[in-house]
Amino acid sequence: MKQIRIKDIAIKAGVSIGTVDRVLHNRGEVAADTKEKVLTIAREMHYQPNIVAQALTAKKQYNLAALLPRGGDDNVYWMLHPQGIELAIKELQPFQVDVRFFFFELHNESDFLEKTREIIDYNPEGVIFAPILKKESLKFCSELDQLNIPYIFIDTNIDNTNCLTFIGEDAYQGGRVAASLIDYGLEVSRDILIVNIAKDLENTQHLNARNQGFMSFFLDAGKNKGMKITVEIPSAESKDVESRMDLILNTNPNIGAILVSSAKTHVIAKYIEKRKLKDLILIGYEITRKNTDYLKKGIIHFLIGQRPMEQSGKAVKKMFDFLTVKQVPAKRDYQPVEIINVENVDLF
Amino acid sequence: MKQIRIKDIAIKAGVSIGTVDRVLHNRGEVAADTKEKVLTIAREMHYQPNIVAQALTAKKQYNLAALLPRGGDDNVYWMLHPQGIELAIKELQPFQVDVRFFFFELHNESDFLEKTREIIDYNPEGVIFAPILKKESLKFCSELDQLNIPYIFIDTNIDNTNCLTFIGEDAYQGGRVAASLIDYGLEVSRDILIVNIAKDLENTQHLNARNQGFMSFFLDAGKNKGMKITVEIPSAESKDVESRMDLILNTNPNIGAILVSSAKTHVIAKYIEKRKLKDLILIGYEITRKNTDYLKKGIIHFLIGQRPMEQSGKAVKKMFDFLTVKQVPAKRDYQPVEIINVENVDLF
DNA sequence: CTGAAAGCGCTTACAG
DNA sequence: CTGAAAGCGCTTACAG
Repeated sequence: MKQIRIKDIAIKAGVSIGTVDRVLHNRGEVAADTKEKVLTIAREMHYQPNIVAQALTAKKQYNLAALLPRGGDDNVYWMLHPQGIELAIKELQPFQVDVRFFFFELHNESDFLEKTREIIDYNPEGVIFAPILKKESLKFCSELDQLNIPYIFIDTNIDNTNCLTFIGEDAYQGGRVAASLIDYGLEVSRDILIVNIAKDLENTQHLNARNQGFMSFFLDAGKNKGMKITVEIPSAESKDVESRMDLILNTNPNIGAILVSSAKTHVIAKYIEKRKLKDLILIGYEITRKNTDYLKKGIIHFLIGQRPMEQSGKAVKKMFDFLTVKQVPAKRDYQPVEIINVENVDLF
Repeated sequence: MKQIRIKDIAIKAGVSIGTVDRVLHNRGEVAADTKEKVLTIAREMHYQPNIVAQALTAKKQYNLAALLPRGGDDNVYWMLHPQGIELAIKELQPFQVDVRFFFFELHNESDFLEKTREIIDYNPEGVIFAPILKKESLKFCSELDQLNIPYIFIDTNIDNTNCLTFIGEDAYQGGRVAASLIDYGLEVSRDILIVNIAKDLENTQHLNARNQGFMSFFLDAGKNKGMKITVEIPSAESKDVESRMDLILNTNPNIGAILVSSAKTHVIAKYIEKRKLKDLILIGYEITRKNTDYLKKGIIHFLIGQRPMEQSGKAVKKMFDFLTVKQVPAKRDYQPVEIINVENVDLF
């Protein structure tokens, strides 16, 4: 099937291409019945604008906004998202797509709200954001809905919103993957410790889902028969970690494997290194520098990771496809759960 | 920096844009000194054609050829490559890129040669191919070199050719990954069996590299102290497999893990299922349907895989970038080695 | 409210 | 050997 041009519509409707364009872009100044006729014909002919021609006229700039937690050396995961976005923009090169980043401090609600206000002021054609703070995010969603600005969730999902799509991990399944790796490597009778670090607890949704997935594996598939002990460590500070871990491990000498439910795995790795503990399997999440360092030292055995750059890159492309040709993506797009150990980490 | 147009070059050179275009595309009919001048200026100004405008004129079709082994139900890996290529083409949508596929029967040299001849006749602007048959591939390379047709290797690499780039797995590292997974899950004293299935031996390069990587892991990192027994099974036929495996396992009752160095892992899985063998770790390569079926049955523990669709997609994009803006890619592009088990397989 | 024209950067005949 | 013009499909003023 050949490309339908606005000219084709114009001919069929008996109007000029200028009029068709005005209708298609809702630029007003068109008689109601003309508009009607043009729209009908456009639909009938399945008109799709030629984005190359659009790009060439080049006046059309797509301004996107990205609202993400501020990354940093201690938070590489959120550093990678902007990079993925930039890369995707670059690949969309000839099309004038621009992203303005709005970074908020994690767990700072008022900062988050302020940034949402800035975004509303900026009035982008689309928003990509991580709805980590649920209540505030819902408010933002309804504001965007009102303004008819489409938005895509990355990293975290909130159900029952009008988000275009969610792109991120299946945390429950991520928990199961961790469980399967421990189950495979650990003696059947040894106990397993699950560590939730409180500093990550804002991340509640993910951590809960991972914990649940982890447990579910042993209920329906695991061969390990040992105890599953769950603890929460109040902070990632060395002394807190050490005192708490010392107590737990002394009380439970049969522990053979530790799962850390978050990216703070390196904190426990550091503890294990300091105490010179041997024969302890350690598994955690996210391929960050601090974690991979311990992976290479042999203290962390597996990391379960995402590809944040790919995720946010996908978000950009899906937003672009939606804005240009109204392509509506699937409501959820779970990303592969990557199993990383010392032998394949460098290929990522 | 603003985009440089042929018009800018034309003005600076004191010629018309038509002449600039003729020079840039080597369409002849230009005085030697004019040509010289234009080229110099183009270089000085770092001229890059606007591919959107190029695409809009649309007359320029890029015809690529892909020379791959014929895929099939029993060879899903090679089914996925064409799909990845098609997908990439689709993403390049508005640019007129077309691929003609030429499939050859694996290990059929004369068929391969015939297909290379067909490609030469077709005279594409670029070729993507899997140089599995070394001698014949080298011949093809030199023919392409002569015709100045760029080519990209996928899956298999041959050193010292003028290929634009190689995209594929690091088979050596893939061997190490397999080793690390066995080492992690197997008791220190148990023996390990490495099975090379002869039917895959055309694939010699990969299998060798995997075997070497596998062994190297135990030399410098593994804790397993058991024997490493390597065998070659002459065919993938059930009776050959069974007689050979029966003999080996009876003679070596201490074997606790089996690595199959190729995608034929399911053949050994089938054997294990039939003999109802328990507590045997089985690891192999490639995420094919037959393999994942046994993964889900719990008989295969891990599969080490690539993402063939991504690989060949990359090949298309790199070829396109080279053809359009002369972007020369890195000489090798190793793809991530994926670790797959029953818990993350469905997310791929 | 509507149409005709110019232009985005490049390519392709065509005229000289 | 070289230039001027038309056209790709769309958008943006401008004229009516």
